[in-house]
Amino acid sequence: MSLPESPIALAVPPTAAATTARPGRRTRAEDIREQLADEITRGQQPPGTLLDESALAARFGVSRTPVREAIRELAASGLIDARPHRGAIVARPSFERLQNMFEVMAELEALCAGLCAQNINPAERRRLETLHADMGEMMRLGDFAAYREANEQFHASIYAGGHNDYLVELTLATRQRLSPFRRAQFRALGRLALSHLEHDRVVTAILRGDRDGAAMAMRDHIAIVHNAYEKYAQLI
Amino acid sequence: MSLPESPIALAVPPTAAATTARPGRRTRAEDIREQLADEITRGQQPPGTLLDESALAARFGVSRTPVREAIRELAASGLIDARPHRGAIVARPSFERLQNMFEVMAELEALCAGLCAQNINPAERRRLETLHADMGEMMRLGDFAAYREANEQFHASIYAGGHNDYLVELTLATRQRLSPFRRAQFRALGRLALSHLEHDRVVTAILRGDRDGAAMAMRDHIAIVHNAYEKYAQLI
DNA sequence: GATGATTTGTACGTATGTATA
DNA sequence: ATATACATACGTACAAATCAT
Repeated sequence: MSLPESPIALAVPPTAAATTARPGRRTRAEDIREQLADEITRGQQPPGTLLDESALAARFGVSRTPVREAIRELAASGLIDARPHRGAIVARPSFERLQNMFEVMAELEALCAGLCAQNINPAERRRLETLHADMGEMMRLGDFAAYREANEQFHASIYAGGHNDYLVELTLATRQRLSPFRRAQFRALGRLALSHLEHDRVVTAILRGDRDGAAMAMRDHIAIVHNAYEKYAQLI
Repeated sequence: MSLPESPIALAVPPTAAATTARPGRRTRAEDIREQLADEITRGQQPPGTLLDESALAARFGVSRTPVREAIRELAASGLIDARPHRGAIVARPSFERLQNMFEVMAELEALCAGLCAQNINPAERRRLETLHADMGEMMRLGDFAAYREANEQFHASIYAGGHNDYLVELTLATRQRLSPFRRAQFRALGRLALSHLEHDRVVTAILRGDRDGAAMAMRDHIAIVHNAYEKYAQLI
């Protein structure tokens, strides 16, 4: 129940971002890719939607060339499915595949948490503690919006604490691919309280330096199957 | 010490391959991407090599357009680093990043093995047993080439036994990105014997249905740090 | 630092393959 | 089943940015 539905925007493909800091001029294809990725992850372009090159070119006020390049990159990242001569559609994984992706997501998050327990430094530790305490207050106040926002930072802090950028990229990429199939999870107060309780188990294990415990607590927190079922409905 | 240096050729980006079976006509960009990926993973285009669009276009007898599309996809998959207005080079991860990638690789393989222990079916089980036994014979005969070949199938069998295609794709993608930084590992007979012994621990755990044991055995088998060091030398 | 050469980014036109009548 | 319409794949030309001098 943790993965927030507003995805962390990946301005640049994870890969490239980490390989080199990218100072250079922004290209149109980049902007278009970023914009399309954002719309897909937000659910504005639901799975199965056909991405028409000419229509997109007209919409963005460019020729088809940069649109095509954006589509190629999104296809390689798995967010869309580009079929030769038949156009590209927003990816629509099978139910079984979604289950697989959720399972992997849980394991990646668990690995992040485990590495965090092992590698977190004092500054990161303080930040995680503070953040978690603040979220406790948000929960007590019933401030859903703030909690959701903070939840992003919470998970991001755990990613960072693992000190493995490649793992972070894989995790974010998987999260991005799953985001069209998730929606708000913090509607009820009970959910929010449960989430915070699960977070507490994760944080405690991390601060204790308990790698296995942190991984287990995070794995449970992600609650794979639940997510998978809940989201699949919206596909049909 | 297991990852074999001749990578499993990824004809199609893992992503697309699993989303849809691709019956359609092959496109030039696809062929070029496949060819370039192959050359990079084989080490024919070492890290840092500049991929000149015009030169590649001339070489493949096409215009720059399909070459550019191939480059975009390879960049998104992380095999190359495309810098706006500055050309694309074969990815050259930092030493720290390589370590991160090897660590993740070990964890992904471990996860595959763990899932395999949990989900393998009788037919797959028989195949794994047979394959492992055959590799024992190859080891005793000192047949390096055959062993290396079979090693590919061995790992692929374990991937398959996990019944999680998404995980398989992540694992193969990571393996592909690491392949330029690996080289032959089976030179010495002792290495071959040790590999087989480690395989034996993995297989035993899998056949016993011992998820954690299989994961641990596989994690050990991958021997992250060793690989990372050994391969980094070739970068400089 | 300015200028020319070179390479990449974008626009546009044509060919080819797919889908529908 | 054939033909027609349409979208995509590719080629070519130009614009813009980078780099070499």
